[in-house]
Amino acid sequence: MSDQAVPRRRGRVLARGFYARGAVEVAPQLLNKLLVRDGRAGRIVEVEAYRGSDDRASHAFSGLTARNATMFGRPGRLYVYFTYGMHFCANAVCMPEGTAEAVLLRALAPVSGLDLMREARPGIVNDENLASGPAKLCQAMGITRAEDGADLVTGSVGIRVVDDGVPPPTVPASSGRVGIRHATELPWRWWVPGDPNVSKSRVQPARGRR
DNA sequence: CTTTGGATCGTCT
DNA sequence: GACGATCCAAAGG
Repeated sequence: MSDQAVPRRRGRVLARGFYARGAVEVAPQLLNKLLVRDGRAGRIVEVEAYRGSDDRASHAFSGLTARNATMFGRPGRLYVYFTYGMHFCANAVCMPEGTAEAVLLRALAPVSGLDLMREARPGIVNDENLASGPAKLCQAMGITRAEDGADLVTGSVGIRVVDDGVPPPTVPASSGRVGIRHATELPWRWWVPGDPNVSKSRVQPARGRR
């Protein structure tokens, strides 16, 4: 058996340094990377960047609290928050420790472990609806507040982000961020043009495509 | 196909 | 005490 085929197929885990930059820079580069957990894997097809004290829409805008503490910690960890009384959303933490920025993971194209994802999202018949939204993504991957702080680099909780060789789109589509009240003009949402797993927002302020 | 409203609770004011 | 970085079912065209 050749061992060369294995790492090539599984890809390389993204290093800490990848995340230790501004979220606006990191976000579009996360497109087409794989979010992996045990038997499941999904390709990241939609993201949003959130900054800190200068971004009115960010959870970190008003400084450190118990909820957003992970955002201020090491880069490359998962910041998970609870919202609307029933949903979880997951972010990849950016910038060196002490500075709060993060990339919201908004949608995945399911790649493997589809059976597990379907189990985690009972009643979903169309696979394009398994992870086509930030809370759906968390459901499909079994991410809750228990996974807050999970290290995506070391895989402390078994969750990793992997580069399997598929590059980000040369020209990603972009628009304003979804579901926020402030700073809606900033074009900090990016997605893979044409991908059917991108979330369908009520408004379509799309710039770039689709 | 599109639009609307209900669900539901942790967090910060 | 108000309000979400949302989702889904149901109703309407």
